[in-house]
Amino acid sequence: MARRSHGSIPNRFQTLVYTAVADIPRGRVASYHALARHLGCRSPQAIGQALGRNPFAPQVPCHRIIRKDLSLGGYAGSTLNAAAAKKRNLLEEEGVLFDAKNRLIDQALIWSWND
DNA sequence: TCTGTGACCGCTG
DNA sequence: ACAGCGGCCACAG
Repeated sequence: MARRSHGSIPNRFQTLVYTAVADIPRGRVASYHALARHLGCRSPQAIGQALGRNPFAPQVPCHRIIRKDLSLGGYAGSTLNAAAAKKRNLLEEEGVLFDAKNRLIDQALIWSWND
């Protein structure tokens, strides 16, 4: 049985996450940790799971969320390198560059929500 | 670097 | 409704 078979209607928590992510301007990034705090959630991994099930694929820029340690993190429900490469590509199109170790180069691009 | 533990939400049974 | 498990993480040891 496919776990994510039918179009999974977004729940409240997910809507919250997607709304917040949509606030991140183009060319900026934020961390799972910061987003979790912004939402009052103490488990950044819950954020990751919500984004991994993102039904609004390109609309909600989930690729703009990276790890607190400035590494890319996973993408499209996967932590595989291929997925990360895709994420990196999307970010580089916005001018957000990463080094060979998948680390964010310009730390000044980190966005925060001011809560 | 790696492993374990914490935290927490969504899916499935 | 409830329990178990996995998951785009974080942090300590």
